[in-house]
Amino acid sequence: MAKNSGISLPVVRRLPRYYSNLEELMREGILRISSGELAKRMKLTASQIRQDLNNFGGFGQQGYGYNVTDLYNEIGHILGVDRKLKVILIGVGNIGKAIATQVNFSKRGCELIGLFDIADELVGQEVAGIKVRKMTELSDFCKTNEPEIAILCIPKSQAYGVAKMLISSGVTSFWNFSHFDLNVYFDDIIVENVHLGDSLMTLKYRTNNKG
Amino acid sequence: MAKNSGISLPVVRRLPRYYSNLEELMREGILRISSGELAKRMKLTASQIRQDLNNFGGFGQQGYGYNVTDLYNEIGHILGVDRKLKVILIGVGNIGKAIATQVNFSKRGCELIGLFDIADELVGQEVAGIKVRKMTELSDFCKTNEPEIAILCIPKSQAYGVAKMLISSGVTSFWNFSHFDLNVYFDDIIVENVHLGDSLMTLKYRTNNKG
DNA sequence: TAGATTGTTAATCGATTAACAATC
DNA sequence: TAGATTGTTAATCGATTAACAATC
Repeated sequence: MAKNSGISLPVVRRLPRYYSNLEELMREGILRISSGELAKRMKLTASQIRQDLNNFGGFGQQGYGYNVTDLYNEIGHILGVDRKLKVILIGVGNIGKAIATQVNFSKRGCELIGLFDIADELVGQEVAGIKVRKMTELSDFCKTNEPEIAILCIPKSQAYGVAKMLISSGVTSFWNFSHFDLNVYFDDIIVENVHLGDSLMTLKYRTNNKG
Repeated sequence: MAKNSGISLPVVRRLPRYYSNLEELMREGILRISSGELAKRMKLTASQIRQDLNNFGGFGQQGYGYNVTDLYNEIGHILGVDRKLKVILIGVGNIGKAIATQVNFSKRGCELIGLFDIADELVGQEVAGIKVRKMTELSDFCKTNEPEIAILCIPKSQAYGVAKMLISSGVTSFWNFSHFDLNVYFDDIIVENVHLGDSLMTLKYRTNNKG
């Protein structure tokens, strides 16, 4: 887990929430908001919001609060929605297909440029307007197109080999839907895990043990 | 966010990881493991592992470590894999379909008993061996079958209404794939959020700002 | 000017890590 | 018995919350 520019991970994880709440405020036509009001909407504390934002700069104004549109744009800039990163997706099964078609990549400053699968019956098909390629083309594709982010929607058993290859081709970041702990085996990569099974079990534990 | 039996959320979130790592150790035929060795495999500290486990009881033995199979069974029991909860899924779109077919519910102590969608062309179809029902049947279905957990794979705009209805029908827990903050509007429910867009943006920020 | 609300420093809280006596 | 490793208490670290002077 490489450290990121001194901003703590809990703060970084809240940035997208700020962004989408501000987008909503804009849609509602609200022009200014105080940390207190925003806190109420997001179930945070006013203190926390001011602390979070002041990691990046003083976006507010004493006695007034924050200009909604300005803050939205600032956070968008911090999140880099204006700076496109190239993304590839490996494993076009149920989850892979859903991710490819459902996630709005371009809205989030990403560009999905390639899909890969081992299954012959998938290769050549179009998903989300992109042709599925053979796994054997992956290495060359990376050398030519230099994607920064790879989405892994492959079984645990294949994750190590695929990740190793991608890392040696220059991929630094993984959106990991496989149930394999990349961080344990590779240093200096950035991993965002979406472990659905773990998430469900956590929910189940909390349900069984609710106070 | 209802508090759960005094165990902190970070600990609860690690339980599924312990569980799957122990499963792997069993497959490898390893009979005993020390907190130090397990820490290395999971990129945790030995201290943390011992602290975590001692929230639930003294499962180890001084000078020896932990019996892999026993610990696996203990954690399985803590996670309640032997106690089935009934689950319904609302919204059989790309993500919903992928969840229904891909997630191994029964292995995790869950039973998927109903699928619901508003789209006429989906109603009546079978997904993961379960017939998709009309949304209009949802309320009656809940009263009859009493599901504890609902999976929301619906648009943000519909989440409030659907959740409200489910809560009044006795559902307490939500696996929330919609981009709507249930916790802000409802108290005394348990929510596990999977916000894919936020996860991707977090990854992207960290990639742009890697040190 | 008076009121509101920020930016920022200080206090608190909780989680992780370290240390070590207990004990298998 | 000697060595290893736990269970548990104490120390540290980091994140959240509170307080308040600065200022719009």
